[in-house]
Amino acid sequence: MVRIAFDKELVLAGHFLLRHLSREELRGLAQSAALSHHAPGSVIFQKGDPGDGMMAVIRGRVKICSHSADGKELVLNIVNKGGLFGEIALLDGEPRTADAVALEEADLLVLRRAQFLPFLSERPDLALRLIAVLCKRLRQTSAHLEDTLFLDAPSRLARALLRLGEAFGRPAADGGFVLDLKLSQQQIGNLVGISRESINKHMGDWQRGGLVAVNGGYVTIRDRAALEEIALADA
Amino acid sequence: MVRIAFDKELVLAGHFLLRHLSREELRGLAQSAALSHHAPGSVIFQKGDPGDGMMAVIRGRVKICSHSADGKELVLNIVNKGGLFGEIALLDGEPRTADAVALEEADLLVLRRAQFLPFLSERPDLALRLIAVLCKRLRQTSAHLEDTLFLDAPSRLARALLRLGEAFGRPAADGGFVLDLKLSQQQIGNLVGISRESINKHMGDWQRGGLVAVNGGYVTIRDRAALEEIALADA
DNA sequence: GTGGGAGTGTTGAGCGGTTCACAGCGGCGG
DNA sequence: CCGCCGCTGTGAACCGCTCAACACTCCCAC
Repeated sequence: MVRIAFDKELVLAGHFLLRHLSREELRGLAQSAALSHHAPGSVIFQKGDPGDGMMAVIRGRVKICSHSADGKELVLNIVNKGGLFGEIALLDGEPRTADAVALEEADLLVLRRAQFLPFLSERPDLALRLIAVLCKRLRQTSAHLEDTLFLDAPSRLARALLRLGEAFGRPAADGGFVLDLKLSQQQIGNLVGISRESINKHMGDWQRGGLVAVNGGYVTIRDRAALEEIALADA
Repeated sequence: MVRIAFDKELVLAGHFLLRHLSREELRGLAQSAALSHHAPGSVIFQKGDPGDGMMAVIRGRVKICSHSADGKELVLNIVNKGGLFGEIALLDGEPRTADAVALEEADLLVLRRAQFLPFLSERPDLALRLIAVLCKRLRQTSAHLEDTLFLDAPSRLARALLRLGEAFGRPAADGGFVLDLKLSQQQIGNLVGISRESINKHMGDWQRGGLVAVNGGYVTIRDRAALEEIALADA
């Protein structure tokens, strides 16, 4: 037990949001924070659940998504190790607005509202950091909305790939950028708001044209410039 | 001059975000805050401008919008008297992500980043209030995105009308709700991401069906329940 | 090995919504 | 009072994307 508490403190101290807290504060937070483990595909929370805390990803990936009445899925975000999700419900205490699903074997650190809020009042710098996180999210979501309304399918897809490249890209042996994340065409479609068939069509074109390569669910960006070209041009 | 300074302090004190500050704090803030006036249709700021402050609307309405490469417009929000906009750029100092345009004769109070940020570090309650504002915006924008991807045109239009009803609705003499805001079909289209012609078609249907009425650019909601029905059903 | 499930590749039909084109109409400025 | 401009109303043509359908491959479980 002691060992686990120590681990938690270490994890907290390593997190960008909290690294400026004092040792005592970290300890206090660590004691109230819970570790939780999730199998791939398991649901962490669902839209409408009471939102009483936020999660920091220690290991694995989590997708934040939402479902329409007729079963379509929209992936709002994919959170990497070191990332944060569920902050909104932590901060305003309202129900969750989206689902969270573990994509891989995932470990999370759960910070509960009741324990966390007091820190916020005492540590303005922490609040400022959180504000920065929220602003970034807001910018992302606005951009996503603009893309959806202004751009056609290929442009949106190209943008999504480039964005994924930013977040999950790793230089590959042959000079391209491999997305270190297994994605089915369906998942990509859900990220961009486009049917699986259309994804297939465009990705197929681009593979033949040498812009991208796909290998067992892993996408490689081969010609970034060409994708950027497609991404910005609509007319 | 003294009178203007006094006015500003009063305005600040009346604002929900700031009403819990002390008299001295308000005075300090008031001295650094600038009043600005804008004619209908005039641009307050544009996407890409350096974002060095946020605005509180004292009089009039302001629309927050964004433009695509080929000239289409997306209206993200319409800010009423008492409302706030431009907070994001104030908080993170990044360029503005959208345009702001005065819809009517408008007076604004401009709070500059350099003057405002220090308050945030000293007044955690203020930071918490701002966090709440950001969370609300984030929820709105996410919902907007979901609507856009999940719903067809009539549902989105119905939702937009109902939302406008919340914000600008006033009970009318004949039992309906008048939207206290002059809106062309084009503007409505820009709010929902739908062409003017489609708006015309659906609004026409609904007028004939008695769900809504339009009078000189002012929309009245006559059958709210029917609109809600349309709003939620997609399939 | 074999069956089944999940993912991929491909197609053609159909539809929702845009685009274009144009006709009326009201209001405001000259 | 006339002319113009912005808004509304409407229909036809078009188009990008979805939807439904199916064949094929891979891989894992049994």
